[in-house]
Amino acid sequence: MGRPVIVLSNNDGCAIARSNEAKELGVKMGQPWFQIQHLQEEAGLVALSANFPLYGDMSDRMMSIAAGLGPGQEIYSIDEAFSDLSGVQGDLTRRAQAVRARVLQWIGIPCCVGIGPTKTLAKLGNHVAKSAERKPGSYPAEFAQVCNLAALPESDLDALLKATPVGEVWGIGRRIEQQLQAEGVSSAYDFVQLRPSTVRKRWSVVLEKTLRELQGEACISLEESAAPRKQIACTRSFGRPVTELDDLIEAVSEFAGRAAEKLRHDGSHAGQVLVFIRTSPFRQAPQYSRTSVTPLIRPTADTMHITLAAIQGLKSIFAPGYQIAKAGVMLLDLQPQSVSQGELDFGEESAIPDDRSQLMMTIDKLNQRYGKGIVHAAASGTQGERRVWTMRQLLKTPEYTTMWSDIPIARA
DNA sequence: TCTGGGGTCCTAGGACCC
DNA sequence: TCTGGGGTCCTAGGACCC
Repeated sequence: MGRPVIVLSNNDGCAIARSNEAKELGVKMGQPWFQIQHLQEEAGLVALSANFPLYGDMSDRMMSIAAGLGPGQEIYSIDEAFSDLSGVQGDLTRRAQAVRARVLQWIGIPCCVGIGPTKTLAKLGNHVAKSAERKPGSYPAEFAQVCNLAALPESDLDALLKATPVGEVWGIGRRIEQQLQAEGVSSAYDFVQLRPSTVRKRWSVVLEKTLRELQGEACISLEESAAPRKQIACTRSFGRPVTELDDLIEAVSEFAGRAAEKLRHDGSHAGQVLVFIRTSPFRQAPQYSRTSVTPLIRPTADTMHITLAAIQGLKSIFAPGYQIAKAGVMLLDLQPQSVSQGELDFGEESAIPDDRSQLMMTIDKLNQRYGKGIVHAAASGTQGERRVWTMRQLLKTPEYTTMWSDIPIARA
């Protein structure tokens, strides 16, 4: 409180969250750490490495309190949820203020509530509530913390729309904001005056929905149960450039294992494995960016099958002589385990044996209990076919022990 | 001289969101 | 020297198939 604080991305690469005081120092969203490091000494800037498990835990607690707003809840992101207030009796503004106070008291997190007849208007209300609280003068102070657009006379709503730059509207990003500006549309109010058919013709059906929502016509429904994910990714930037295939194989194997773990957590099977490698777009060196998709013989959640497919894909796109800055594995063509194991019979020999599934479960439990990556698949380019399980002694030490052995994998 | 229509798959990239 | 990660949806061209 009262101090400039930022949270840094992976590798402590750049600022991904800033306190108001840090914003006042001029720290930009996504700004590289090396450009602002000097502010540590000069202005007392506090920089912290991100701790996503902690944020997930805080989020869970906040969401359960926020669920008291109304009967239906859609958890939209780690720090946002939509609530369905239809049928809720009494003064909605006061109800929201009470929930907000409870979150602050129980969790210590300040939050804001926006209320409106559509999701896009509720998001706008939230933007008004947050800005009125944190940037005095941006909107009338009476809207701070909780802003109920549904309870507003039309003239007041128009005034708020006029005070809102069109780029602040949910669904309008940088590019479309520029295009709208070029057509003389600069505020949310200007945008609301457009005709849906015009927006559809000039831009897209997606932006047309945003417009209709802003005009009060609900086009985006509340999704109470999360739809199953369509892809799972594990990607990382490297601390220093990587040039050797063996090093990439090791990294990609790790990503594949991590992605497979998420896949098993979701109870899904993957049909395809995507691998990519690329150089840094910020450097003045030869650029290289390749992607490959490897189909799996049979949809699976087995780390070994997924890792082997990832390595095969990697080998097909690798080219020597480039400073690779980032790589990643994505699992595609996801389907519920029940579907790929269900009525479709692929034959006994191609199914994952039970001991393999148990091995995967055991590995997941070990990693959950002792820390991510404690147990993972080893894959060595030079060792070729010999792939066994290894144990990393401690996640935070760069060295880890590899136990090469010829013990059958299930027994190991 | 005149040179179709309808698919899929793969790769790449652009736009948006958090 | 050092520049994040994880998602969704949409579009488009080339290769290939019938």
